[in-house]
Amino acid sequence: MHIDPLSSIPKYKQIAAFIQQKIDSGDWVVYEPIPSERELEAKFRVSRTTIRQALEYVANTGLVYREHGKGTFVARPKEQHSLEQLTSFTSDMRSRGSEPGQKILSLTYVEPEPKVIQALKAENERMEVLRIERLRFADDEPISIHRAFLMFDIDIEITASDLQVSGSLYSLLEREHGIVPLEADETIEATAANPDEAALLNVAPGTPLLLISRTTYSQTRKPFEYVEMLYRADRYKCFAHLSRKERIRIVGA
Amino acid sequence: MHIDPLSSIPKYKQIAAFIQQKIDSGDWVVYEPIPSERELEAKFRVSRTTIRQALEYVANTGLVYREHGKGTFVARPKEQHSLEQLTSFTSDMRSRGSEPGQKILSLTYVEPEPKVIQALKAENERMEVLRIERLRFADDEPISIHRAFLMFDIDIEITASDLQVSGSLYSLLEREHGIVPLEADETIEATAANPDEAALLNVAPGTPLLLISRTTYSQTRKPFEYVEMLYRADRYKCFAHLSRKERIRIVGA
DNA sequence: CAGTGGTCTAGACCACCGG
DNA sequence: CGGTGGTCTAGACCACTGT
Repeated sequence: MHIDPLSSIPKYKQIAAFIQQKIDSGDWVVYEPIPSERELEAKFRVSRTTIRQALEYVANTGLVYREHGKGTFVARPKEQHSLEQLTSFTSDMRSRGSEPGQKILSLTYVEPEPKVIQALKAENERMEVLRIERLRFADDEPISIHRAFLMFDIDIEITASDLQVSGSLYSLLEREHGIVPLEADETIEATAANPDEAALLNVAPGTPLLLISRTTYSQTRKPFEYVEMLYRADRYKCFAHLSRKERIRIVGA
Repeated sequence: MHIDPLSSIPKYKQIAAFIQQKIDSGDWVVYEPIPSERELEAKFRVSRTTIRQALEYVANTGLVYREHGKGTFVARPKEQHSLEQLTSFTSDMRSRGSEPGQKILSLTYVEPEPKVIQALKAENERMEVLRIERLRFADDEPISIHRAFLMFDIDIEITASDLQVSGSLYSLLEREHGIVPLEADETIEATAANPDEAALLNVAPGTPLLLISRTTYSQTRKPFEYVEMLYRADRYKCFAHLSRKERIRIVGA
């Protein structure tokens, strides 16, 4: 197993991929040390800096952890984490093993409510935003209602048929208009289904729902979407991985 | 502004702290570039590697972002993120601006249910775990019910009065027994209050609640706690920050 | 083109851990 | 003590961005 020094992929990424593959395949087992930095340095014939860069990369994904003076160890396998990772409904459902579907309930231009203006940090007040309401399915069962408000710097036409064909709004935006959802802030809360929502989701009114409100940022770091997603609590939950983080403070002066 | 080369704090952390302070104080403003790597190199009289280490450190906290060929920029201020950051109820409430309180409902040793055994990855079947049930308050209003199951390799005595005095279970474990909660996995879902829970939380039965189930890992990477936390939905929500992450794949062979 | 961040080298010394 | 990861240097060349 060697790396290709002529590849356009940097060496540290090739080495990181090698390490990931060793762990995924089970060659290197959980809680056991992987080869030391000096061993990997010799194996791949690169400098130790490059090895450390690769190890840091893999450690950031949580696949390995490092202990000073002891070694680098394979971490326990992670739960799939839908939180932290920004994805579309479509790929979220696929990764959960369900087939996504949708029914577009409405697609109109509206004057935004204050809540939406605030989330999108919209400056111009007399601006119209695109409002898309969709019922979403997992394996042909209704699972969620999405109410999205979209605002773009440039003029963008999105029609119901475009969206129906594409399936995923994020794919459509990226492929056709070069808008890449890069980051998002979410709040997660519990709420009760009102009669309209209950009818759409095929549950009794008052049933608990998971309400996820997301503000999405593109590669220009500007918010372009505010969306409220109402999920049936019996069919959807979120996963998160938490860790302690230090924050550096300046001591004296 | 200089750094102390003799300090036990590494240079890159001192430089990272300097950068954070510049941003916190508003000297460097959002979306504007900060000094380039070469400028910082000259300013602090360190190698570029050290500067890059500091910048990477700050970038990982999300305070700045980097754009190839353009520069390093101050990111928009982040929402406080209670998710990702593992904290105790006590410090979580304080960071939300409320005064935490608790009432210990029960503290007993029990034989764990299968769900708990699985979460704690308990090997020995005839093991007893410590079960602590608490009602938790924010500003003297009930906000949450915590049902925790604790299992330790070593023998640990925890009494109700210890816990009552300390306030925070995590502080008690860390200070008295050297057990540091380092990481955790959580699932977040919505549920309805049953009559008992409703009475404790002072809401109507059937009211939506946020159910957070956490498995907590100590510094030995072994799970030591499984806890279910039921929050009043009208007084508590979670925050999360999502971003796209690439996962390296090995191409051919 | 000049300036930015991205990758990489071949060393060095230190701090920590275990036997 | 030898082996581990942690910090640091003083360079080099490349890839990307703007003018």
